[in-house]
Amino acid sequence: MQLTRRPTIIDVAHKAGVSKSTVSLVLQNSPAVREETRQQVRHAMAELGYVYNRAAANMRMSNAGLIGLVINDLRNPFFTEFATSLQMALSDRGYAVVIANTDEDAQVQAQMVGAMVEHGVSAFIISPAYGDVAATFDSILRAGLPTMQVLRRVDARTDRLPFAGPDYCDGSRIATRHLLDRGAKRVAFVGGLDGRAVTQERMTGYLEVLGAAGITPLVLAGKTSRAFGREMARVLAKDHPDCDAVLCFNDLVALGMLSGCTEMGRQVGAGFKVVGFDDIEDAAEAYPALTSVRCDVASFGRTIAATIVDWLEHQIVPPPEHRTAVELIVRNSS
Amino acid sequence: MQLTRRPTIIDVAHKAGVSKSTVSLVLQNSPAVREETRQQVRHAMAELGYVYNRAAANMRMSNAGLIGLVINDLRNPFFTEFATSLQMALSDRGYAVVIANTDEDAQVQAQMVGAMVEHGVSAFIISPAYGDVAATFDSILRAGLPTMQVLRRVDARTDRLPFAGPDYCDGSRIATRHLLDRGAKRVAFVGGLDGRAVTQERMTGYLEVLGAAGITPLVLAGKTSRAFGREMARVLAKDHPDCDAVLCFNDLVALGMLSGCTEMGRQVGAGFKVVGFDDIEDAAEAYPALTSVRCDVASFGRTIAATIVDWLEHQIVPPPEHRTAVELIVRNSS
DNA sequence: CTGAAAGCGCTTACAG
DNA sequence: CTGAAAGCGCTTACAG
Repeated sequence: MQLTRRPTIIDVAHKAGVSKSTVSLVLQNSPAVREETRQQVRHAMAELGYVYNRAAANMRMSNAGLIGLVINDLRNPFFTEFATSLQMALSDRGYAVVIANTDEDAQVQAQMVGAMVEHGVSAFIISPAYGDVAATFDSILRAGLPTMQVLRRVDARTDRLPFAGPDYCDGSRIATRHLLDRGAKRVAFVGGLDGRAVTQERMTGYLEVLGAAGITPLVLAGKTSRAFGREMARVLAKDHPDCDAVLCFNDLVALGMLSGCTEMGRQVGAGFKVVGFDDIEDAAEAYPALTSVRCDVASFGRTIAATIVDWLEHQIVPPPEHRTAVELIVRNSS
Repeated sequence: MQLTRRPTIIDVAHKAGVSKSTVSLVLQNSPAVREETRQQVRHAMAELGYVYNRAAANMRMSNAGLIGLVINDLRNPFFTEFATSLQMALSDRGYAVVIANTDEDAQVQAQMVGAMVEHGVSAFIISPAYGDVAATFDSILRAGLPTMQVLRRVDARTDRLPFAGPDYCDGSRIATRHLLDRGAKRVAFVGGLDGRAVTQERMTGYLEVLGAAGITPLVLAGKTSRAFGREMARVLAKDHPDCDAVLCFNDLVALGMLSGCTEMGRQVGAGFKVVGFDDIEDAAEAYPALTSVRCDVASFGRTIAATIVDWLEHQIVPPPEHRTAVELIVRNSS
């Protein structure tokens, strides 16, 4: 298929009748090259079908233009939306993204990060798996690679592994207040792995607002899936008939609960209110349309792209912790 | 952060008291190195925190261990499930995946593929955007990189750009037959961009079975989103009251239609039947649970991983076209 | 404005 | 079994 080896700058130099240094300068758009020469070189490159070899260039320079993206659960739309937004924003800035899904497995994560380091990524964006992440981050720190924890703060060393994420705590505060404002008397919190950082944060605002209102909280922690939400719809109806509103850990749980309610013939909206978290794209399409805390993960992705590129190219180290604003999108489910 | 430059095989060689060739041989697990020497070298590597530099190695060898994955719509769970499955399978075989979402834009696709070639990917897996893909595939063919079209056959040169995908045509055949078997009298086909390859295939089996049964088809082509499905639920009820069953282009359309029906108070199941396509994870969680054509894209991802690695490592070129079996998963929506 | 030369970190014959 | 040397395709001072 490939009849001849790929042309190099030497081939281009020959064809254009210049030295290879000159070709290299053209490649870098150096102003030190006469316009006419530049034309000749570009022309020769086109004729030969020359393609730049970044790996070779990278051996002399530093920045390979490759960024490692490590995600705990790529099947969850929340993370997918983030990943695609980040990838596209980085591509605009000339970076390619090496991706890995760790499926919430810290071991897999350590292995994939190791492979990426060998592949010469220049920086990492990680939404870490819960669990023992020491191996993962130790090897990154040893390699001295700019790295951000996003969406979840799992490693405490945020001075060297800065964290950025939506203000989950505020989100649950707004959402809970909204439910009370709409007349809810007994609000449950459903879903989220018990004890995990994000669960804590998404529960804090809820507990805070209920506390202030003198209402006893009702927490049904568990998984973060549609199936769990569906199951809890039954449990709530059966074991907690007085509960008239639910703040779900995320939209998947909330959408599952919507399904469960439809299935049981329980009306959602005025009587029984459901609020989700994340505002993934499906939320607006559900019936009833789901009220949700918008984390705007697409714009978050663009922000992170800018942040990591600034770190890489201008040594601007991000603050240890950065929270982005969230807002409540009110729809028919509440 | 990085106090000293990364150690190289020379540093390791010094520390272990051998030549750098020996270190290189250890790295490749060559049997030509005495066990004792190997131990010393490994020990030195551990002490220095040596990490292998693939980019450097790749300059002498060929296979960089990087594979480019280009996807037309990563926000669609069908493609996400494929991408994650492929990534994880390739990682098991020692390959890293560079990913790009093209958002159905052929220009973006050409640009991202160009960037990946520069980054030295050794092969491509592409679910191509519809449109003018000549630029994309020409540059790949020029570079002589093993490349498969998956899920969609957009470029006709399948001898050099082999295609693999589920047997969509058979899927729609089975699904349509199922609807007729269940007593449907008037079956509509809803969704899918008119004229696109996958839409054609998913319609062929439908048209074929209806033709054989002497039933007039009813095709409402359009988008591939939940929103479109929801809208069509209304249109069907209003303009085609005799229509008692729908085969949807994909699960997103079908789930949208389920939402739309719930919204209008139209019962789905015995009376009005809905079947989706792809069997994404959400299908089973919907209410009513959605009958769908399972493409088993997760196992498809593993198959493709094996195929491309065989091509890369053993020059086993895949057949121009390969179709994987599909099956109908019957649930309550029909 | 352009050339000759060294070097990035590896692998690979080739001697020994 | 191990060393010395050349080379992968680039960039970068340094001369001219």
